[in-house]
Amino acid sequence: MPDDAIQTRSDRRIAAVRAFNRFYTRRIGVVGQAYLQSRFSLTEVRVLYELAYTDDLTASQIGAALDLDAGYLSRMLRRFEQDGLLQRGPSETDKRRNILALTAAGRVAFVPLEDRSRQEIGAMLAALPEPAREAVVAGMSTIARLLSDQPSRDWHSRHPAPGDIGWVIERHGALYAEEYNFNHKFEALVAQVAGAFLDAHDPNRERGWIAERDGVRIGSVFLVRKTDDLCKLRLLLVEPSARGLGVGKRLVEDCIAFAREAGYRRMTLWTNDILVAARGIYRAAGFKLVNREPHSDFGPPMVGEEWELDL
Amino acid sequence: MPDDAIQTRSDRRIAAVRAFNRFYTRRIGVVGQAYLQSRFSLTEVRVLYELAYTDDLTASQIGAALDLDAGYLSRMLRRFEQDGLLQRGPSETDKRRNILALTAAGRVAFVPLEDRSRQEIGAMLAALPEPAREAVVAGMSTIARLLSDQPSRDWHSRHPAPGDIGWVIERHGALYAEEYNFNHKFEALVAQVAGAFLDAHDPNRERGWIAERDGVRIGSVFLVRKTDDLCKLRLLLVEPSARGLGVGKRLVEDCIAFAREAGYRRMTLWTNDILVAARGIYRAAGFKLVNREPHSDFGPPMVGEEWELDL
DNA sequence: GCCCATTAGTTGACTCCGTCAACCGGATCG
DNA sequence: CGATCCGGTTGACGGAGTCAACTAATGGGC
Repeated sequence: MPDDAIQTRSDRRIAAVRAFNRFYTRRIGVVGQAYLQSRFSLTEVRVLYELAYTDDLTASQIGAALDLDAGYLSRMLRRFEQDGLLQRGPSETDKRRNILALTAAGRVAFVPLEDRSRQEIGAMLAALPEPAREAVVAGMSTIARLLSDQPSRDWHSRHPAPGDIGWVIERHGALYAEEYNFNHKFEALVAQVAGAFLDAHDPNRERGWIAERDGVRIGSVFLVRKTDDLCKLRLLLVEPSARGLGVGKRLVEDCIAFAREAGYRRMTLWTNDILVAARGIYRAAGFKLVNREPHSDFGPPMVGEEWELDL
Repeated sequence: MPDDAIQTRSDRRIAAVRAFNRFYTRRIGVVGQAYLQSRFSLTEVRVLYELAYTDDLTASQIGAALDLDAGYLSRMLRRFEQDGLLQRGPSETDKRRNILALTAAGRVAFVPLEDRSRQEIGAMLAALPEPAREAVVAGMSTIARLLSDQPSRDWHSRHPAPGDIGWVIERHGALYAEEYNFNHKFEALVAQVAGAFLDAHDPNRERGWIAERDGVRIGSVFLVRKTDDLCKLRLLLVEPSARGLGVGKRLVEDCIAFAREAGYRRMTLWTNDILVAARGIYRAAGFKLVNREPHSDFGPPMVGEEWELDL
């Protein structure tokens, strides 16, 4: 892909996000004003929300979570206390801190706010046709999950589901083009390999793994049969964003374990000298380099390598 | 579905939207503060944005669009004028109104704000893995489109880039599995067809199109050669979220136009009776059904159909 | 053509949200 | 045990945003 094409796609995406920000600040302005009919300001409502849904809070925790000025917050909390909405108890471990908790009256005062907010959003959703309703909610969940600051380091692998093989092809094509300037021949080769696997494979002797985190695919590996004794590891991929979690290592290990169980005696694989990270994984797993052959099948010149492992 | 189940599903959705609102107000608090390094307040920036992107604005239009107090806005605009950022000209049709326009200096002052905002969002997106990036943008576009009063209908088509062929395979596999319960054989067939196109095609007589909206892929179609006179339309796909925009119709039209230009005499295609929307598009484009044959190649029984068009 | 309600915009007065800086006492660390 | 940091409080202040009263122009109804 030419550089300017990549650039304009990125630009279009940035523009779409900015448009969304403008749209949503406006939309929230119109919709999210349940608090207006109450005696609380927007910030007060946010603080009440924190108080209502978190136990053993301290003032500084709220301040950090909502990015509020300590002085402003201090006065607000005192007002809440004077109004009988809030109890402050001393912390046992630190006499500077106060443990904050809503009183029964505080919870009662918060209920209508919640109700109104729920009603407003319910009305907004109800105005949409059903598929749009689902799409909006799904989109919001996706965005919140993907943009949240600490995406979990938890991941797992599973067998390919519909669409996964296409994803493997797509990511091989896009990633190797971007990082190593591979041409379309590479994506075509991957399509042929992955398509053949999908078309027919013996589930007892051949298998694919898709690594997933937070419902987002982050890697793949496949094991295919060459002869009764010899199998081949193919299509190892780890998304750049997921590197460093040991995903590649674990995928290869799973692959080897399955190959042993399936009764193979040797495993082979083909890679290229420029794929440094992958080579490291193979070497660590015990593979030995058995053959090297320069080629330019994918555009830039490189050295194809055959590695083998006795199982 | 029992009533209480509907209720709880609706409740879960409302909860998800509220969670998103909280998340996003926080996130905007962290991210969207490009204006902090400037001499403008958030509201001033929003007004500047309106001024920069809309011609022949009046104060009351801005007030209505951004829900601002007229007095507040009046003072803000006078300040802009005093600072040389804004010109107010009398309206020809209504002597009460002023036509507002940024001066050259106003545009210059607005540029760094835009740049900073774009940079911030670019950095936010860059921190994500590529598929997540697309998913976030897709989600935002979906939400903005579905919740806005007049959905954005802008899209364009382009030639396939690295990864696109894989995407075509993935979406065929996932979508047809979900909507029609097709099995893996279908994705395998698509992989074979698309992979063959990618591996070798004459760019003068064969071509693929990817439809994109806001940097998110929403559809595809391919034209491949059968004989010198006969070509075949393949892999027509439109994402559910983009249906109703005429994407499929336009893709097929583009495809036919290219086929005529390339000198073909006839176009054929193969589809199935259950793909009602696609059949409608083909019929509207002038294709005639020439052959029907029941099969169960993809799991559920269906009737394969051959359509033809004289070019 | 005239009256009257409406609209575009201005101005004064005010509220109160949120910030900044100084400060205090308790906790922590070398 | 002193220096430093941290949680929280207080005073002072700016300015974002609101409310109401007002002018001037418009337009619809009769």
